[in-house]
Amino acid sequence: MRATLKDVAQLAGVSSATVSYVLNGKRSISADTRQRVLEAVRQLDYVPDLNARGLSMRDSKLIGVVVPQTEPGDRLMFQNSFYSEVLGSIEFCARQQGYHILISATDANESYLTLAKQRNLDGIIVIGMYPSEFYQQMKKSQIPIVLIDSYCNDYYYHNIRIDDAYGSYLATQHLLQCGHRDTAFFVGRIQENGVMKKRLTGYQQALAEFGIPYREEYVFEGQIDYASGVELAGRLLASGLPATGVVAAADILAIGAMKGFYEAGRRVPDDISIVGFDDLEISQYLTPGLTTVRQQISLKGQKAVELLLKHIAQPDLTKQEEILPLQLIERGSVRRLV
Amino acid sequence: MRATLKDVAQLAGVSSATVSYVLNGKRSISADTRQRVLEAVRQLDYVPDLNARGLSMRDSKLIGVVVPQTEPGDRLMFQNSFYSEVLGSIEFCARQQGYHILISATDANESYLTLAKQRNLDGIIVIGMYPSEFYQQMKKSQIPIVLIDSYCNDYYYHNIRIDDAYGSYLATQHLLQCGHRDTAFFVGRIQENGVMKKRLTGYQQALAEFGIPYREEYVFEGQIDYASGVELAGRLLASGLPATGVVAAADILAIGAMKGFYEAGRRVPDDISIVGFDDLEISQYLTPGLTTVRQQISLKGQKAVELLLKHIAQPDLTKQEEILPLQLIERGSVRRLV
DNA sequence: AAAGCTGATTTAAGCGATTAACTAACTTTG
DNA sequence: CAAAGTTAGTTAATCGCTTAAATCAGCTTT
Repeated sequence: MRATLKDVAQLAGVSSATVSYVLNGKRSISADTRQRVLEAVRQLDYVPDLNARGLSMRDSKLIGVVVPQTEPGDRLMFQNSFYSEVLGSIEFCARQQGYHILISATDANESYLTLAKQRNLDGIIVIGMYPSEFYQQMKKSQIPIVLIDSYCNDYYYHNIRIDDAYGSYLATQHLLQCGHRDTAFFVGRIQENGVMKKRLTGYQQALAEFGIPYREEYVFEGQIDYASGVELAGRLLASGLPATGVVAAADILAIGAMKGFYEAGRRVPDDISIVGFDDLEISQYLTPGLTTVRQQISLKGQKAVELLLKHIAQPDLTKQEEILPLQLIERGSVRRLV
Repeated sequence: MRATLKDVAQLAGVSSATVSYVLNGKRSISADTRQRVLEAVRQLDYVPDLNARGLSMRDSKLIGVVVPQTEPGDRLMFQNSFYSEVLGSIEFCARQQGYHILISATDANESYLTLAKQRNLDGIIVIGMYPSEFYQQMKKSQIPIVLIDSYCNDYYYHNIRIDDAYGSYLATQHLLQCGHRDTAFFVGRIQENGVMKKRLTGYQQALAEFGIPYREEYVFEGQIDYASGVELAGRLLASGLPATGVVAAADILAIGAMKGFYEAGRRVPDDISIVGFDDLEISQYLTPGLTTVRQQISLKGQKAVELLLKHIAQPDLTKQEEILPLQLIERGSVRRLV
């Protein structure tokens, strides 16, 4: 059926070791033999079996990408275009280097390790999860791991992230500079040491800097999806709080919120201003365009792959942390009051 | 380092065959031995190596998902949330059945085959590509393949799709029923036997049914991305054609077009009506909500996985084609003229 | 002319699993 | 009670590849 090394060897009239040497060039081979082998490879359409190779080489040229699955059965992470953009760039960069990616959504922490063992993964990229006690096991396993968007103090894990606090500081600052004083904060589930928590602190810092007291009732916590954005907008309006501006901790929330406000008869930015966070591709195509804090999403994926491959090539690499730049993008969702 | 079958066997004081039998239950094993083996597995945190297993079982529990890469270096397919939604449901369903998915964007047709051989894939799902001459090679390789959104007459390939022509027929019909007579059609690159071509014919059919002559200058061809939608809106306006409605062959195009119209000072739906196609998650959160033809995107992924696994289990399965339902979803982007 | 090099190729072991075939100790059963 | 069947376990081959070590022919050397 499928041609194997042995088939090629037979056709070329050499041993299979010779074929292997021709293919990976680790021995000198006479021009004549090389010719015959390559011709046989061509004739049989031979492609090496990477799993078999991996078995003897003890690698797999496979990197695992783990994305969070908040609840069992939950597929949202793929629908959040933030993830798909990161995934896209990871796939692209990995493929350039001869790696394939194996994507798995998962909740139980331990299953990363299981996956890694099952598939002999050369490395793992974990997107947006917080290291828990189970991570200890991963350390034992020695497998290179790069975290994206995780705040992890552990010296073992590499980290590619942005300065989340600074990002929402920028967003909030912008709103304040435009003259807004009553600003609400829409945020996903706040977890200790999580991205959302950091973004909240950035909001608080900006308020403090402008001498505005932080009031907890202006913080609306939901999930990172459109529906939650709509709902938070409703809750803000229902609260009767006199907010003129909203800082959303994610574009997805901001977009949902815009919809929520419109449905309640409020105009953006006329009645209420919104600043997002992420700069998803869609954000510039909304009406009004969403003013937001841009992070270079696909750069995140690229850097993660680079770092992971570097660690794979150099197993004693110590923890690296890279913090990517942010930038406020002004579009039409904020009204200047001054 | 990693525990292997042999390690477990040693610790349990049995042969490795016994461990294997305990683990996959293909032989009767005494309660006592089973106990000892399981305990050893637990102690060593043993997880079987699926690649090694695959080598002897001649399978891999891996299914490949191939998405189109229009141009080299192009990562758009991941940013198109249609793809990510399909991917998400494929991943989910596959994982339920103990399969992992290997995602690869690729242009060269032949490389699917290479991928399949390299990784010993148990099957392949191909999203949105047209079978070309290279597909002949795939047939020879005997690997189960399910196409999503492909019009392929070849009796070999399974197919999960929608009735694209009927979908845009629905969209157009709706516009016409609302009293629009001059309607433009925004479409991605039209290829013979491709999805976009079919959607065009649906548009034509609806016109014909309403006795409206089809005029080619009302068809605007671009690519499937937001920017292209914006551009097509611009081209329509520049053309001076008196269109009051637009049928977009994809929500992405419709969304871009809405933005384009707004920027040119036209209101949707007041000045111009738009109907989309796909019903992406974002579409309901726009303002106005996008009237569109809904296809059950994640059902597509699910059906594809089911069919693929069925074929894997039953290699002589003959070609199956499944056509999923469509439904017009009315929201706010169409104005009733009558 | 025997010994020593070289360079090209082969042999064979090993990677981590599965499994057909074999063995040994117990049960059946006619 | 001997022949046949069960049961529980082991041995060893195999999957497709890599690679250390062995082989071997052809060439210097001295």
